[in-house]
Formats: sequence, C-alpha cells, structure tokens
Amino acid sequence: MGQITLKDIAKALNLSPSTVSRAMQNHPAISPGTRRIVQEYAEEHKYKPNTLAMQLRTNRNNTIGVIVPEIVHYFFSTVLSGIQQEAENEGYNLLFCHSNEDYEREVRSVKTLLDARVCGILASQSKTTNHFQHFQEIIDNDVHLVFFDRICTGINTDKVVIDDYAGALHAVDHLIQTGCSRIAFLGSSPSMPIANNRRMGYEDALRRHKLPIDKRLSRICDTVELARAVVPEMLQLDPVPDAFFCINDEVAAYAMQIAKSAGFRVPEDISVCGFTNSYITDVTDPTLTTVDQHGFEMGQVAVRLLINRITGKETKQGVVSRLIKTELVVKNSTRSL
Amino acid sequence: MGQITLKDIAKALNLSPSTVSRAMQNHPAISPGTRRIVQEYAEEHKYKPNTLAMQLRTNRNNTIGVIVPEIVHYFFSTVLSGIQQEAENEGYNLLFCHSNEDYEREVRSVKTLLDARVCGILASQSKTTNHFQHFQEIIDNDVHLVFFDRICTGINTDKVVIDDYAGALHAVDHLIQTGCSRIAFLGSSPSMPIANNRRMGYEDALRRHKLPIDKRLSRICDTVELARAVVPEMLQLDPVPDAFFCINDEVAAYAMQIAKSAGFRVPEDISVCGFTNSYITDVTDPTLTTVDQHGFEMGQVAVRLLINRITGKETKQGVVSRLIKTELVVKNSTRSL
DNA sequence: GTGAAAGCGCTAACAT
DNA sequence: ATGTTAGCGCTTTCAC
Repeated sequence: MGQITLKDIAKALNLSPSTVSRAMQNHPAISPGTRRIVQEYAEEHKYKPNTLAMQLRTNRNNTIGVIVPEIVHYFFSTVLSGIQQEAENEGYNLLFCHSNEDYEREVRSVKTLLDARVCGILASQSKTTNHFQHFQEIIDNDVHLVFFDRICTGINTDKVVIDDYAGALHAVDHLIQTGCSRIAFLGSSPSMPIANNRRMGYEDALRRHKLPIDKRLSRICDTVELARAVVPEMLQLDPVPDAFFCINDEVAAYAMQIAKSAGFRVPEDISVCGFTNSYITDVTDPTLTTVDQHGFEMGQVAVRLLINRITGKETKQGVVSRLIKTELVVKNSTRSL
Repeated sequence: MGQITLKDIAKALNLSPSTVSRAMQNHPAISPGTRRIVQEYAEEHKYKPNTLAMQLRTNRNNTIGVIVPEIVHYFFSTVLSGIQQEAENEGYNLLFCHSNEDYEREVRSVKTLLDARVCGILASQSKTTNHFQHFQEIIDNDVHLVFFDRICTGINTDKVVIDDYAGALHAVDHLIQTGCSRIAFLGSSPSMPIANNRRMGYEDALRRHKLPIDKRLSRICDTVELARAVVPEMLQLDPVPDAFFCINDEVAAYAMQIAKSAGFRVPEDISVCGFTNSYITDVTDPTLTTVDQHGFEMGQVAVRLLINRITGKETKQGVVSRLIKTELVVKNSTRSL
C-alpha cells in the first residue's frame, strides 16, 4: 500500500502527472473542473506530496537545525520553546541536536545538520569548544548560521544575545541602593562573553557608586560543585560579603543555602541575586531575586533573523546583532529599598 | 558553487556515476585503485552525498519524530535528552515538535511529522487531548509509534511508562513508616493513567497499613495555581494532614512553602514528598524527598524500542510495554525512621 | 488547458 | 571491474 503518488492520481483520472501537479498547486492554467476533480480525488485518497522529492528538486528542505549545549536547563529549554513556536508558525521543521557541553558532540552535530542539508542553523556554543572550524564549515557550505546566547567569538556571523552588561549593572545597582557595599560576584570563565559582560556590568555599577573593586570578591563559580567549595571560603573573608551576585540561579540558590546554614540571615545579613529567573527562584526560602533573560523571546528573535536570511528578506551585508533586554525581578532574597 | 555531486566526480575522473557510487560504499567489485582515487577525490572536494536523493530512492530517511507536551519541564527535557543521545548513537536524526499541552498543536505536530515522512514517532500526550484520530493516522500510515509516559489509552501501540504505582506505593509506605497517618494526596486528573496509577499506589499503601482512605484528603492539584488554592483548604481540615504526597515536585515545593508560612514545621508537623527528583528538590528548605523517575533512561528505552520496530528487530506481534523503575530519594522534608 | 520529456542526485539491476 | 539504463516522486520548460 504505502503512499499514493501523483502518478497514481494521474493514471486513475486519465490525466498527465504534470496536470495533476499543477492542479494541486492551483496553477491558473488549469480549468476549475479539472482542479476540483483532482483535489477531491487527492483528498479522498489521502494523497500526501512526497516532501523528499520536492526537496530534491528544489534543493531546499524547510528545515532548521538547532544545537544547544544543554537541554535539561531552564534557560535553554525556554529558548528552544521560543524557537519551536516561531519555526512552526513559519512552516519550518526543527532538526534537534544536543552537544551536552561537549566539543566532539558539537562537531558531530554540525556534521549531522549539514548532511541533512538544513537551510539554516541556530547554535549556542558548548563550554568546552575552543576550535571553530566546524562552525566555519557551515558558512563555507553556504548554510545560514545564527548564534544565540553563547556566541562563538571566532566566527563572524549573525547573533542574538542577552544584554548581559545592562542586566548585571542594573542588578548590582539595586544591591547597592538597598544598602549592600561588599558585593561578591560568582562568575564564569572570562572567555565566555556572557560572563565577561556581566563582570563589566558588575564593576561599572561599583564604580558609579565609588565603591572599591576587590579582586577577592570576584570568583569563577558557575556550578553547584564550585559553589560548595567557593562560597564557604568567601564567607571566611573579613569583612564578610554582604551580597552575592551570581551567574545563574542554581549557584545563587546554593549560595543562599550555604550562607543560611552558616548562620547568616538572607537578606538581612547577606543579599543574594541570581540570573535567569528559572522555576527555582520561587521555591527557595526566601524566594530569589534574579534577572529575567527572556529566553522565549530570544528564541523567537533568533529564528526570525535566520528565516529572514534564508528567504533573503534580511539584506544587511555585514553581521546582524540583536540584543535582548533583561529585567530585574525583585523577590525576597534582597533587601527592600 | 553549491555542492559537488557523484556525477561531477564521475566526469572529473572519467568514470561512470555507478562506479563512483560503488567506490564510495566500498563495494567489493571495485578495484582498490579506483576506490582510492575516488575516495581521495571525494575527500579533497568535500563531497557530501545528498541524503535527500538517497532517501528518495530508499523511501527511508532515518529520522525520528518526537512530540512532547512541554519542554520547559525537568522531566520531559530529561527524557528528550535520553532520546537525543540514543538516537544519535544509532545514527538517527530527531525532528522535534512541541504540543505545548495543546490538542490542536499536537494534531498539527503529527501532520508535520507524517509530511516529513519520519520512520517513527515518539509521543507523550498533551493534557487536553481527548480525540485520538491523529494518533491512529500515524499507524494507518504504517509509521511506527511508541508512546512514553503520558500514553494514549485510546490507541493500542507500544509504550514505555514509569512504574507509577510502585513509586507511589513505596513513597507513601515510607511516609507511614516514619510516623505519618493522615496523608494527603495532591493528584491529577484520573483520566491520566500516570495519575490514576499513583492514586492506586497511594491507596494500597494506606490499606496495607490498615489506615482509612479519606476522600477529603485526595484532591486534584497538579499546578502551582491549584496548590495556592487547595493546600490552604486542606490545612483547615480537622485533624490536619500530617503529610502531603504530591504529583510533582513543583506542587510539593509550594505545598511546603504554604505549610511553613501557615506556621507548620516541615517535616516535624507535616512531611512533604514530591515526584520527579528535579533540580528544585535540592534548593527548597528543607530539601524535598521525592521519587526519581529516571527520565533519561525512559528516553533511551523508548528510542531503542522504536528503532527495533523500524529495523524489524522487535518482532513481537502485539503491543510491547516497558516499565521504568522508580526510586525513592529521601531528603529532608520527611521524617527520619 | 493539457501532455511529453527532462532532470534533481542517487542506486541497483542488468549488461559487457 | 566498469558502464548503461531505469527509476524513486516531483516540477517545469516546451510543445501543441
């Protein structure tokens, strides 16, 4: 049985395949009568055009590849959700790859997507990636590429990023306004632009308020494991920090937990601020002040930009950069004004 | 420029396309010399076989479709992660759809995947789905279908489910053993097998210990919004419940929060147990006892079953059901033995 | 308004 | 060991 084809319809209706093809796509040169006959027959016999064949002819397959470093992750799954919705609206399918923060898997993902001949790729770089040849290959193959969030500094192409600098500036400013002055920054590797931009926002906020920038208050601490090691050390400093500004909500939640069990009150003794606004910010005690990254919107914006490149609607010659605004969400882990 | 084809190689090397084709796939009838020449030329010119064309010939495209109801969701993203990893290992691509708990989008997702002529579909049903014709259509199109977790009761096909009954039984048994006797069940619609099975596990645990089954202690409460309404009501009961067994970790976290701010101590006055073992169970105060669902493993098992159907390795005539074991993870929101 | 024929890139009989 | 041919399902000139 399998599937009915154009030819089958043609034979059954005593027409040529080309007529049937035209009838199906409402070609003007086909008589209304023929068109109706054909379309009704197709409908009745559940004819599905073979997309593979169409794609082979047109050499375009309406499929977008996505590479995320991590999927069990509030922010990336939110972005993916936005990507999916917008892609679906625009009639594109999503081929999904997951690098698992692993360079080798990222390289394989790119290969997979190029082999599948997607018409564009959305990618966020894995933490362990130091070589960029695989990304360059995408461009060399004339496939459109848009980076989101974790952009690759080695490749000059379109990108969509969070306004990390402003987000951090704003958050730290709020901490200062609410009375904190020894603010620790639990950051990430400076080689990641998102981490570096936040550090600059952090430092500039301190400068604006004429507060000293103490190197000991700035540490790389972007995982739960690191938090368990780093936060207790920082609580030994003299004087002790009166706030933690953290690179993500998990680290913030653990920092809070550790500070509490060391006898500090949050936020009275120590304020804590996260980054992302994930689920967990509402279930910690107290609830966690954080910076919303608008991941869903980022996904939508990234897909739209990519599709505009694919369809040629985005004509800018150089690189297009989109910036997604952040929003400080004040909950109960920081003091009131 | 575009891509170089078999024909191009053939022309350049003065061979026929079929020879090149055979050389590329190490066909035994090709002389080692020719093979080397061809493969080297291909390598050098970055020849990529056009998968579309191959797929058109073989009418198989090595692509598996996935439909999840929700992606910004710890459990489903964990399952997806397992699916992705195993599919990649087996050389299958993943076409990704997201119903967003919406029946209409689920129907469209199925259509999308069938149009794309995937060779199999993994699906977890949306909460709002009451008609099953779209799933039936998958089978009618001779496309393999495996349900996972939220199986569709109206369709008789392979499935992979959590052992919800045993998970609930075990968890409630633990609550009883640690001294609780008025245990509330915050469940979900009984039309969902996962919810119904857990309710049965809950009730059987009570029966085994000769505890009464009080209807007032069993409520539908599967979202944060419902928790805010239902939990305060239950705290008004006389006598008050001394434990909450919850359908998911979010509800459990909120129940704990609400109980705490009503002046109850957790776990001294009220024990709380969740379901999933998501991130949030480690950041609540106290940390949340829960039932691990082994989502990653579920994803792997589901893909393997599907691929075995596709390749004909799984020959069982009827329906294959796989059961994933759960595991009680005792943290600090339940009393010690 | 409709049909015939060619071709997208590949593979697999069937020659030789 | 290699070449010829046909065909997967579709679209699109070019005829008539």
